[in-house]
Amino acid sequence: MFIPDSFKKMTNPRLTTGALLRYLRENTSEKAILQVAGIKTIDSKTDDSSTAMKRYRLMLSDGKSTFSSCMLGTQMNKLIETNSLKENSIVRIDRVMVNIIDKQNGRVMLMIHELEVVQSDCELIGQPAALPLTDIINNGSSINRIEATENSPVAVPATTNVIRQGSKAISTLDDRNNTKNSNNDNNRFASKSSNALDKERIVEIDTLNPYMNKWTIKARVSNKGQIRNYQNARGPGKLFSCDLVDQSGEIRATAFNADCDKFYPLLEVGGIYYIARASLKPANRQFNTLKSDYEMTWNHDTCIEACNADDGQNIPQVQFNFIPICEIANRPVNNTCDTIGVVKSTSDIQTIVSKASQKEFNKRELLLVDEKASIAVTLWGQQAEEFNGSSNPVLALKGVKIGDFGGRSLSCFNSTLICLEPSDTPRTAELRAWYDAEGKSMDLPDLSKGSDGGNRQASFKTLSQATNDGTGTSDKPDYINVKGICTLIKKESVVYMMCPEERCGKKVIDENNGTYRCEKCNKSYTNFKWAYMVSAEITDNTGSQWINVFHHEAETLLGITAEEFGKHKLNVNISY
DNA sequence: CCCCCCCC
Repeated sequence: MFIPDSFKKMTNPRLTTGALLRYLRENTSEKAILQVAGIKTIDSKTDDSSTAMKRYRLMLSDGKSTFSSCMLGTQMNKLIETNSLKENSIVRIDRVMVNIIDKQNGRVMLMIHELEVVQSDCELIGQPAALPLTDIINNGSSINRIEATENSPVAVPATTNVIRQGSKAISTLDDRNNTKNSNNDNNRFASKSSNALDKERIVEIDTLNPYMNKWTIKARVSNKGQIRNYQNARGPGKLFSCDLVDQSGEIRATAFNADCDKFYPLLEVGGIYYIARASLKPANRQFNTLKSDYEMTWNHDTCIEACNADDGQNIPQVQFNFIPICEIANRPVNNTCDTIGVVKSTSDIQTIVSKASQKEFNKRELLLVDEKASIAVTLWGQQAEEFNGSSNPVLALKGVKIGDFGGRSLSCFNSTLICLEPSDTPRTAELRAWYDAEGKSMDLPDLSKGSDGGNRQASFKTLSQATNDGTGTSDKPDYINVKGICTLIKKESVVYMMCPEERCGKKVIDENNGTYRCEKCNKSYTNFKWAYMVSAEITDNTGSQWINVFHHEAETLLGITAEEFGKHKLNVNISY
């Protein structure tokens, strides 16, 4: 935004007087203009320095009062680090939540989830004074009012009335009246007596750890797995897992056996729930790439209560941790990841018979591309049957398994979240624009055809080292870097006629009647593509080695495209 | 406490 200097000097944006107290009373919808009266750095409490994240605490001023316990969401750290947000900056608070730590002692925090810097440089406006503690604790505080009513000796059988009387301010309490769950009031009594589900003490998912003894989260179910049976040394069992998300982060939760049966029917994908009293343990990174360092197990103690959807508008639908497709080359096989790309092509449904179970499974294969690389993705069963990629949609995958077929490939679990045109990431628009402009006609390195996209981590070797250490002699491919010169190129077979079908790659047979037969597709085509397969010799100071060079690399080596080379070859053949 | 998604 352009603001003339003269304007900056003459007028200060008017601050929203009284907004801080309104926020603290949970009237958080207003987008107040406030001034940053102070910034403090808070060291992260986590033990693991690799995941430590700097946090900033702001003292905000509304011109009349200041409040100093305002936590800045970490995604806005860069505003401070780039010096855009600094002392005395004027900001607009776009999304804020109240976090009550200890209401009796006025320990309340404002969590700033979204803000915009309206004016970076400014001088302190007015002479604001710290908001008195009594104002925070008393004086119309809806929190206290409800507490007082509930403790009142007057018997009030219908709790819903009590809550309505209280205030609309605590939307979480108000919502309980509106939830569809008929057991809700009963649950609430039970919760109150056992002190299990304390909605006045909501913590954010990213603060959860196994050493906290009492917490409640308010989270959306972003993904829910099927009930699965298993058998191990301890006998049979069953379980289901689901992924929980809030503004701060995401965590996986699992319930076993009786708890599985109890909670499975209560939870819906997209629903928002209060959850308290579950156990936490370190996340198993082979199967869980959610942001939390921990995962949750629901047990007989766990309390779960539905929350009205209207009260969860600021809870995201899902959080993705995308890695670029080329980065999948560096990830261990059998791990899971999140990635996003454009569906460049889609196969028909195919049926395979599982070796283990002798059962038939339907599958569909996609080619997923981003700006640097492509990879094959397999969908199974219902996910395969329902998928339609004909419009080349942007596809996000969360929790997809990394396989090593053809180098690297992806295979969806039942629990993989398959999201078409995800609206909550800027990548969707970026990929769309890139694909429509140039991506659709680009021939990118395919990780499922042994290509590494220039990104695979491989060591440098001399040719004699590679020969002597058995490189390339096992069942699985090895990847090395070699520095040498190209000493010979075999001129006989440089290009071949390739099947025009995307992802096929098979050599076609010229039927000499204008059609070209692909044995793999079992189909004849009226066209084909020229493709490189160059046999060359490379030499370094320790020896020589024949190599095959394909696609991009061959194009780089020879300086023209396979298509151009093929046309020349055709002309030469015809003229002789 | 599971950790499985199948085939080339």
